[in-house]
Amino acid sequence: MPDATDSRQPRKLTMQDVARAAGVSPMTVSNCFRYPERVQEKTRTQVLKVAAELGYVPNLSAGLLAAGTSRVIGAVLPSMRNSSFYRYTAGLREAAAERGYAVITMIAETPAEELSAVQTLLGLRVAGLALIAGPHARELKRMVELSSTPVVEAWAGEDAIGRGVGYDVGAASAELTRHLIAQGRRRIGFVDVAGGGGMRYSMRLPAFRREMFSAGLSDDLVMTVRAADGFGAGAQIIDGFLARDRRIDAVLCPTDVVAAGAIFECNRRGLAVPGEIAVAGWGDYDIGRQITPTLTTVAPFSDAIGRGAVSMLLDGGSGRGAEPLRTAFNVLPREST
Amino acid sequence: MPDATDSRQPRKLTMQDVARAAGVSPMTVSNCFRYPERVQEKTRTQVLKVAAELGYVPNLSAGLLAAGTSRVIGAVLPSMRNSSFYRYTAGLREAAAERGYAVITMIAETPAEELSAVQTLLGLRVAGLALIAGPHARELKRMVELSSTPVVEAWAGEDAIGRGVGYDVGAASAELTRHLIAQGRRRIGFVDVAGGGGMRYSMRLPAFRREMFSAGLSDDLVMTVRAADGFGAGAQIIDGFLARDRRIDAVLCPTDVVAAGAIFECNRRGLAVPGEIAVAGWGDYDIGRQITPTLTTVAPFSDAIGRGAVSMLLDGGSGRGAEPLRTAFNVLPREST
DNA sequence: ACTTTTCGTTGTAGCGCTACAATTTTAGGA
DNA sequence: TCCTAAAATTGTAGCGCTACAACGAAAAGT
Repeated sequence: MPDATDSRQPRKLTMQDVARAAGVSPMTVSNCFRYPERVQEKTRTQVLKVAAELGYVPNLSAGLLAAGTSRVIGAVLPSMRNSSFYRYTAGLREAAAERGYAVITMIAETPAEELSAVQTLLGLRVAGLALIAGPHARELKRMVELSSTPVVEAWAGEDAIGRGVGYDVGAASAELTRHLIAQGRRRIGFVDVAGGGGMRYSMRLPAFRREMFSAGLSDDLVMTVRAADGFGAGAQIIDGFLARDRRIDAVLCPTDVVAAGAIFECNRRGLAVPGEIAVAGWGDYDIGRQITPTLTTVAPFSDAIGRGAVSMLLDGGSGRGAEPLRTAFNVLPREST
Repeated sequence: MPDATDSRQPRKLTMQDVARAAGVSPMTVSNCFRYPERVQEKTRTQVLKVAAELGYVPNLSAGLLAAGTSRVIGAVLPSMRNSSFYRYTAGLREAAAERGYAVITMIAETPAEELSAVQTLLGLRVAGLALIAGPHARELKRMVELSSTPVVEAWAGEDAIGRGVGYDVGAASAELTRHLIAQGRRRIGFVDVAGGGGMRYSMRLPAFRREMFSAGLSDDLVMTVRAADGFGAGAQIIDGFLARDRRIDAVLCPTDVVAAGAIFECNRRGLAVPGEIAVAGWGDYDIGRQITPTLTTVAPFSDAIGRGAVSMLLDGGSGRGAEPLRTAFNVLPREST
């Protein structure tokens, strides 16, 4: 049986194989990938060519084990449904790519899932971990602290796990409230959001109350929805507020999607927006630009949050408990107010 | 200087440390994490407790290197903006979790980014790789073939990289077309989509043409938009079709978002939907359920695609070039047609 | 020509873990 | 009580790579 062992199952390709094929030592191959400038142009070109022909892809795990560092950043997201997070990850990816890092993300919809995602990422020994503010599992904080991996928490305030990065939600809420007051609105309803994501926005309501108080207006018109309701919350909101005060003249919604739902409901009822009632959203989602009337909203520049996260992770130094990085926001007045 | 070395920088914790602290051998610790059933209940509880106290997280890279396999699946997504992909990843995660696997995802918006994401994932030696159909870099196919990592391509047809999994887009398109014809529509416009994602839906138009031909109707009313246009394409579509045929009585849109844009435009113009013109979307997005009138659409059950992808990856065997796995779809007639 | 500097390349050792076989302990019969 | 089978635990070797120090070979001084 001459050919018995010849059934060429493409045995796993190692750096050794590439080295042999290129007639250099394994270390030279390693250097070609990791520190190209250490290798003479000619040698490098040759080695890389051979590697490509063979279809060699360096084993990052082995490299990590040997070197103790990887060039991968891990990000955990609570969901992907929302365009703020989309831009956030885009910011992460751009900033990471500029420094030669890759970003891997894991979705986690519950604190328990988040914990297990963090375990996986820590197990992979990522160079940095980017979390999103929200309710966390109790063990999470201790776990990341013990890991000595740099961690940032996006959309976080003072009490962040790791370092915080985000815009000043309270200031944005205050500015948006002042905008409505300046437009002559007097009976302003505020929609709060309960549950997970709510944590990221807990400063909205107090800031609203403060501004209303300063202007001598009532801050009673507050109701709570679950963010998950999306468009569907619109009817509920308009119903609820009208039942409490027929003459309500403005509504502050927790997201543009909820605000769009509210506007759809106003249309159905023949309530003129912004003639009879103004509606403001939050987050600068696509939909806010497309509906009629266009939606007044707060632009969070989420990509800047992502970029900031990467820079804190990678050059953040040992800033234990350093104060959060504040990114910019912008109140965008449009047709709906 | 007694305390010089006492500045306790929490030196990296290894399995060794846990073993020592728990009074067992490293192998027992390893087994506790990997094959819990091999370890006596009592021992395992004790070891796990010690590990948790110490904040030990096993180094997956080292484990992978030693064992040659990891329990991580890599997924590459072209974007996160769209709720089909959201449900797809949810399906991936559920099915993977049931089998004790984790899913890490990377976003790639261009073929070049996709290639580099695949390199990273292959470098991590993931247990399987889930790709999305679309334009790929030329080197991609060879790279994944050489890697001998199981690969699936979701939304793919016959010519998939690795194995394909997805629903029969042509059949769905035909069924939706027949639905409109059965409703008495005769002058039906078809909106095609150009660019990246278009690839995933290239079977829509031929199927539409076939059905129109069978019914003895004209299939001339075809226009193309870029998917990226989102809501904005609505006006363009309605404008364009009316300019070509004032009596057009139905429009088939490439996504629910585009269809919603078209409905908004019809509302602005006072064109009754479905009275004067029927509008159908594609993809069963949230918005289609929320607008008035609710939108007729095709539900792709994207989570089933994700689940199917995992099962092909993990029990797919050596099915080189096996035929694609076909998942279900459903035409959902609602108010807009 | 001979030393010094600089650059490019190469062995060696070991990162933290797990497969596997060997070993010890425990349970089950006779 | 002793013997065998089964279960639980443990050494050893090595996965593929990179840090580091050592080395050889050109380049630059003297």
